[in-house]
Amino acid sequence: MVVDQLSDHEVDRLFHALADATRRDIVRRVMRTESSISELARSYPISMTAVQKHVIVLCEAGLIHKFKQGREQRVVGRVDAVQRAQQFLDSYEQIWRDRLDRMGDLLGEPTPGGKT
Amino acid sequence: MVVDQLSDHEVDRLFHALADATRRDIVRRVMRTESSISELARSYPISMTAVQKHVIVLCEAGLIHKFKQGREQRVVGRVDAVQRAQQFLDSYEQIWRDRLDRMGDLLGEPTPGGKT
DNA sequence: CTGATCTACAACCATTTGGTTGTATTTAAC
DNA sequence: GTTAAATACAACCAAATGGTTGTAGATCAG
Repeated sequence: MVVDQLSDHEVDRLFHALADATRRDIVRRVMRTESSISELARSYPISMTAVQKHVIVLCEAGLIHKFKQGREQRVVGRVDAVQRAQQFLDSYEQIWRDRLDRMGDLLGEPTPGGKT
Repeated sequence: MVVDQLSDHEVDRLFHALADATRRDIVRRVMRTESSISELARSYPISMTAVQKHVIVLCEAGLIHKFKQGREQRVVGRVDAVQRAQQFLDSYEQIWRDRLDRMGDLLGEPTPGGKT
């Protein structure tokens, strides 16, 4: 199920990009509807430069894709980055489940939900 | 499926806590095995104070639970915070799927995987 | 061509972050 | 009762973050 392994630094950037409400809102918006930077900027009480910087952070994290169209910079969401983050969190859940299994083993129980 | 709604600030803290490799490693470790702060500190090339601060950040994000045991501060992972993060990312994936559905509608296709 | 719009980028600033060292407190061990 | 260990916490520091303003370059409309 693991499609791709991310480096520590890539995971840093991914979660850091998600750790800001404005950036999360931008991701939600462009996941729904492709948009330009100035269109985005009109929605937030901050300067266009600030929005631009958020877009750069999101782009470096792989959460969005930018492409030039005339004088506009179009921005669109990338669901694959979200899925990579999910896979990453899945591995944490798995560690937890493994721990429960080991605790079950210690009690001599026949691991209820275990595969095998 | 949504168990709990998190405030912007809570989501900020959750993802910010995950945006650091040392903190992620601590979460992985205590998800596997409960541990004390000084035990953790021995694993990293940073001071115990630095580890303590990471533990505080993780605790405020809900990713770990601390409790005193004698002179030790025991730390254990909390899988429910990971699951809340997953639910959050699920909603992003859903937005993407809704977009695909809408694009399908525009083409007059009978939404292949759509429920109904 | 001119003007308006969209973007890019440099420079600056306050705050937060991730680290340090040093000191004090609690608790276990002898 | 000392001593050693584990933690707590204050004070400090450099770098990163999230914002600003100002200036300059493309590009579209009339």
